[in-house]
Amino acid sequence: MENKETFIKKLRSSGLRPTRQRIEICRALYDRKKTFHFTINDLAKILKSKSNEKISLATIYNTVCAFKNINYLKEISINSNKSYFDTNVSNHHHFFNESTDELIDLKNDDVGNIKLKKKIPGKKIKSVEILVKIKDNN
Amino acid sequence: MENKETFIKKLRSSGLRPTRQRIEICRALYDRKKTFHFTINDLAKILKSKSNEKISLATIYNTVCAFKNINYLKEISINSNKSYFDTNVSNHHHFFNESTDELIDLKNDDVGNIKLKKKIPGKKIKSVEILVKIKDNN
DNA sequence: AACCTACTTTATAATGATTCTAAAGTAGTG
DNA sequence: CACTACTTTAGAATCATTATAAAGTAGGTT
Repeated sequence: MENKETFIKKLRSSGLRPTRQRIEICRALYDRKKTFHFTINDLAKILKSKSNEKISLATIYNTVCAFKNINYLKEISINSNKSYFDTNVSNHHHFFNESTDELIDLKNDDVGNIKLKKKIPGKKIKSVEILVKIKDNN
Repeated sequence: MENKETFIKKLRSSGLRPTRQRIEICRALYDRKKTFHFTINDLAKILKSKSNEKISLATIYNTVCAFKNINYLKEISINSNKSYFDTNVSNHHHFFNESTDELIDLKNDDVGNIKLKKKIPGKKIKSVEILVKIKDNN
């Protein structure tokens, strides 16, 4: 359980002013025990119900994008019309449950070492991510 | 180089009527030597320039979606605002060049065996895909 | 060859996520 | 307290995609 001061320091150290809105968003994202997977819409709903402030959609977009840029959030690759984000910014992978549109973390250690035998000259690798799509058994 | 009759047979055998538009789209997609990665917009441009028919955007969307459903096309997971498709429908993986938004195939054999040590009870695995994001060296 | 019917195509409108705008508000510094 | 740059905001704009409903067509039937 992190507190307000921690969030303020984190924001400052990343060059973001600790505004009321950003602190509320930090609370919604990081004041929880498990890592959190969400869409902008999910986050907006949570903020509306749990917070007294009303935070505009534009601010939520701006803040999530800013958090992504300073590596507070990770964007996850799924072919969906919406963007998914993850509070777990470490290298790891995901299950995506197509029946419920939910994401589940798959730790690096839960996957054997990935050997890439092909290289692309003149390019550097930014990330290697596995997406395992799953569905309910019928 | 596949010809019109081949496309007509393929379409019929999948329960799709071989219309002028669908045959033109087949040509654009499959009458080429390498596998083809594209967005709807890419395909629309190609059809506009290479084909005499004018094919409406709605038809392109419908057809690409139909082709995906009958496994003529594969949709690829990238966090992009657009959907990417691949004429290579076999199990394989991708590089995504963030500098140019281009996809490059990564054959199954180019990746060591992927061992998933975590399982999700009550779910079956539909696909396991790796996305390697790359960037130009500075 | 005219006819029927279900499947297709099409232009256009509608939707939904995301981004832009420009005006009002606020944090941090002096 | 004043100033300035950074933020927030409501609402408009944009872009990909999907829905609508009217006109067109394939393929079988007489």
